[in-house]
Amino acid sequence: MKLTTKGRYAVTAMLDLALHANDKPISLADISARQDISLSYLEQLFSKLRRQGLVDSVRGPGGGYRLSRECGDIHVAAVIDAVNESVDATGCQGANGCQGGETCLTHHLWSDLSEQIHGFLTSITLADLVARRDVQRVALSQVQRSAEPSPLHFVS
Amino acid sequence: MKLTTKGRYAVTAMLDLALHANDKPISLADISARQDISLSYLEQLFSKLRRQGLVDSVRGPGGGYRLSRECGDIHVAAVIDAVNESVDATGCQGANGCQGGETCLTHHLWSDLSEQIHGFLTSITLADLVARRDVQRVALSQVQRSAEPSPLHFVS
DNA sequence: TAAAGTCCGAGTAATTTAGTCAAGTATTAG
DNA sequence: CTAATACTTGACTAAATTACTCGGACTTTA
Repeated sequence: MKLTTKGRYAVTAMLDLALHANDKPISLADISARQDISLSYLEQLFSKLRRQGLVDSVRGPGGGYRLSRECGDIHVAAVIDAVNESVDATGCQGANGCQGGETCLTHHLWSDLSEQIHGFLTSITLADLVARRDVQRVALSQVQRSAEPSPLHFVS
Repeated sequence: MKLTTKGRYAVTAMLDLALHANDKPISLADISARQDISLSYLEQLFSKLRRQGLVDSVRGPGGGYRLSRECGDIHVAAVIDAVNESVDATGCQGANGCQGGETCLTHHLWSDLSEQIHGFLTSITLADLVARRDVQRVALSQVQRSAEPSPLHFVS
């Protein structure tokens, strides 16, 4: 489990996707403009998100991406893991003198700690984030142009 | 809140300190040998840990470091924050068009998320980690030379 | 006074992050 | 059919961070 700005970009982009979910897919150019993330960087991220089955892509004009499932079924941990790819535990891979040695102290401790954080982030879904009031307030300014009524209902 | 191998090194070193806590301070050379972390890198990390008041140093021969407080009073979050230093929130600092704009979506979301993770790691102390059975088993081989009885009691 | 240790700063290789560029391929509007 | 749109892929690059080295201080104990 790694927690860097890369994962933050991915979560932000996925949240943008969840907020603007209509019938139409969302183009990366739209997300790039709204969230101020470089288009090419988004391409890299979504390439991984698609390979992990978190989003579906629609090619051609009017195409773009949409969430593969309901946002309540997409966990934050899955998004972060998707873009961080290297899921190879914590460095020591059994081989070099790790058995009962000093390195395992690190290994067990950290893998357990990051497992707990992972579990924590697994308990949060995109739907939970959408439901947050702060997000909704900001999102209001972003959907003001939207023709169809937003799926959000703003809790006071 | 950032979660990288740097913080892992720091937590590991602090845990080593907690496990080998006698009356004598522990030298970085010992930690370097036991945990296989470069001595000079440890010096950098402990320089920050000392400036944050997490450890006390004793100079001269026979010197070294010891925890500044009981390990039950040292939170994992504090250790990680100490070595990561830049606690400047999440990039956007109010100034450039952040007011109600698009960037704030990222800002609020992520700062809240990392605040929750921070809270989670604050709830874990070095004492909690020491108490873990996995750690104790591995630690056994490391304290076998210790003259005095280890403060650990091994739960079956 | 000599050895063992902490301190401190500069410098550096490797890795990761973030981004660019350039070419593809697929699809739909017209 | 054609052209515009947009995804897809890969290689490449600049900047930042990580991990580490080196050389030299300073401090204290034996």
